[in-house]
Amino acid sequence: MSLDHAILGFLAERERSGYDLKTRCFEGAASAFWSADQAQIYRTLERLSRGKAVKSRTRRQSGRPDRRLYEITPIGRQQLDAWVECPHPLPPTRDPLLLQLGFSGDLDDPELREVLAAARLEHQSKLDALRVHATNQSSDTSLGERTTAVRLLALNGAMATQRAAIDWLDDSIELLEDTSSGGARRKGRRIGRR
Amino acid sequence: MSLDHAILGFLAERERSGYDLKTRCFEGAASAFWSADQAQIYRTLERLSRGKAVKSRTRRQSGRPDRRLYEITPIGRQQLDAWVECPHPLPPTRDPLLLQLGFSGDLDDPELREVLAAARLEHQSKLDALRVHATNQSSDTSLGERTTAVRLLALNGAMATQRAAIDWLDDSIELLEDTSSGGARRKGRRIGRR
DNA sequence: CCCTTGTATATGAGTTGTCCTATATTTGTC
DNA sequence: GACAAATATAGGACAACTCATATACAAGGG
Repeated sequence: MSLDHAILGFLAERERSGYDLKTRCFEGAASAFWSADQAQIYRTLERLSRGKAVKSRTRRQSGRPDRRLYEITPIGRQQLDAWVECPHPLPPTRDPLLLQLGFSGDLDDPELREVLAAARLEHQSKLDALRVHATNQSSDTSLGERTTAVRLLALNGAMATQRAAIDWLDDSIELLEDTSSGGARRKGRRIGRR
Repeated sequence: MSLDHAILGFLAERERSGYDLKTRCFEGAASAFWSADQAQIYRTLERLSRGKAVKSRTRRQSGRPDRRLYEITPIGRQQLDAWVECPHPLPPTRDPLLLQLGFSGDLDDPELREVLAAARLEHQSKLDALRVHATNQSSDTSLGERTTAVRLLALNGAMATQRAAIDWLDDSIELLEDTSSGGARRKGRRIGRR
């Protein structure tokens, strides 16, 4: 599964503890691509360890709990490379908003608008977060030039998806306003600047 | 979870068997919003049945296996309505392609292009399927006008996402061609028609 | 006549992901 | 001084989802 490879990918950069992975990786830019529960991270590390894809050593710390630092092994590196270089099928779509909207035939326009507007807000804040991540990624010189480039490509992809969702929601909301309130019709498309 | 509500939604239209749900619903237009395994459908029907949200009766058939026809109960109807009318948080992002791309710093341009091109193809065929579903939906008069309208809105949303992915992939692939092959530089953006 | 496909339901076993809780210590806030 | 938050790892219980298999019969093709 993908979480294995996500973790291998992060460990390929440098050695990390489970806590590092949770706070610095899966709550940072990577959260735009993949999210992972803390419990799942530790369990996956354990599993990868059993499969000899990573190995760990314990670093004693005074005052704080000991850290288990994990690093990738040649076996893990090989698994990561194999996964990275070959295309994978798209996962099946599971979009609760589209599902909900498809069953909203009994809602009136204001109710529908509320649902869409809420989704719009969420997509907007995701987009905002992505912009921050992209800025951080650009100024991060700790990873190679090439790695930075592909990270930015991926962030662009994530942003494109969010923008598409926002535009679609705007169009849909506008459509509802035109047909329902019957009132002041508002012409002209929104001008960008999301 | 959403599958419960998806099934309730379909049963709200008319009574159906598990097989109907699988073949006519989750392999049709709904596959664009939510996919479900056959085993999961039957088990969910059983669970909904225990929760009194649906009830079933067995219709004997000659030659073929008996069908268990499920219909939604007032309790189920209430659960569906409650779910449909209130906004829900976006699920966490889990995009294997973005993840893979983010870790592709060690791939050369042709390898990267191959991965992106494969994804493009998949998004394209998803978009094609969506167009077919939209056409079918438009000409389907069995559901109310309002229901048809929201279904089309949802299909538009799904198509917008696919188009955004395709455009982003095209841009990314083009970028790779410009920087790597060094050869004939190709100017001007692709002109629509996806 | 066999084999596949379609119709129809269901279970067993496994993976993946979520939520809650436990443990232990330091630092910072009210 | 009490209480929360950060640092750090881990297990139990459960929910959601996948894959394979079992059962049963009819129709149609080779």
